[in-house]
Amino acid sequence: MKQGSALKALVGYQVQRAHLIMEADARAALTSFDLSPAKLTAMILIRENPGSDQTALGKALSVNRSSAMKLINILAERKLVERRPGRDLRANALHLLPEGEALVAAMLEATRQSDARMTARMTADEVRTLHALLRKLGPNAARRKSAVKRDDKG
Amino acid sequence: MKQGSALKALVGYQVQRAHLIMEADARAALTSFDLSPAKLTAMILIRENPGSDQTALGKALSVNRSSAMKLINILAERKLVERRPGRDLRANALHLLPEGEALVAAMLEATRQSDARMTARMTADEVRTLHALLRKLGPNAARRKSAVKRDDKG
DNA sequence: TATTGTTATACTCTATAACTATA
DNA sequence: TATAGTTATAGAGTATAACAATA
Repeated sequence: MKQGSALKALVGYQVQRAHLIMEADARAALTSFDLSPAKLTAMILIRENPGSDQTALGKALSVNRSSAMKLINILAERKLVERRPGRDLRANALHLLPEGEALVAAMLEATRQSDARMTARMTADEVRTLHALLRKLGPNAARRKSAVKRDDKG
Repeated sequence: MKQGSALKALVGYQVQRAHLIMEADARAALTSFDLSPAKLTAMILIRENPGSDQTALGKALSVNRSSAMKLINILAERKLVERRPGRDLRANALHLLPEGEALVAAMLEATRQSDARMTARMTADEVRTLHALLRKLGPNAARRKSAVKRDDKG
C-alpha cells in the first residue's frame, strides 16, 4: 500500500513506524519472561535509582501515579521489586530485589540481541549518528513547565 | 532520574522515547479535530489508495481486520470515509469523502507544524539523515514471511 | 477451503477522580 | 494546602474467536 509523500515527509510518522517495528521485535524477544519492554525499563530505572518513589518513577516513564502503581504492583507480586519505607511516612522507596537483578540482566541481553538484529543493516557509525539525532528531537528548549495544574504527569 | 548506560545504549529505547515525545505533540496538535494521529494516517492511506479494502488498510496500519473495522466505523460515522461496493461481493472499497479530504488537509498542516517544532533544533541536512537512518532500521532482509498462520497481521 | 466483513468478548495500558494519611 | 499512595471506574486501542456470505 502506498504511503504517499504526505506521510513519508513527516519525521513523526517515520519515528512511529520505526518504533512499531522495534517494539514488536523487543516484545517478542521478551515473551519467555512474561514482562513487557516497558516493565523492563521500569526495573532498570529502579536499579539505577534505588530508593526512588513511585511518583518519580511514573514521571520518568511518562505515566501518572496511578499507572505507576499498577506497574509496581505487578513487579512486587512477582518479587522482583520491593517497597521499603521511604523518606517520610507517605513515600515508598523502591528497590530491585536479587531476583529482579537477575531477570534484568537476562532480559537486557535478549533486548540487546533484538536491538542488534534491528540495526544489522547499519554501520556502527550510522547507529551512533542515529542516537545523536534522536536525542536532538524535541521542542526548542524554551518553556518547560505546563501552565495547567492537574493530577498527572504535567 | 538517571537512565543509566543500559537504557541509553539501546536504539529501541531511544526510538521509543522519541516516539513518545513526538506522538504527544502531534496528538495535542490534533485535539481540535477530535481524531488521533493514527486516524489521520488511515485517512491519508485511503486517499493515496482509493478503493482499498479494510483488510489491506489494516495490514498497512499493522492492525488486524477487526481493529481496522472499528477505525473505519468511526471515520464512516463522521462522513469522512465511505464504504462502496468492492471488487467482489465480500470486499468494501474505501474512499475518502470531500469532507474527509478537507479535514486531511487541515490536519496535515497542523501535523507538519508539530513536526517542524520537534525538529527545530536540527538542520535540514540532519533531518534528511535521520529519515534515511530510520528507514534502515529493521531486520536484515532475509525471511519476510512468518511461519505461523493465524487470523491476524502475521 | 480461503477470504472479507462482522460481532462479541476480553485484555492491556493509561487516565480521572476521589479518598486516606502524612507533611 | 500540598504530597504520596491508593482505589474505583472508565476509555482507547487492540486481539482472539467465532460466524455468515462469498469466492
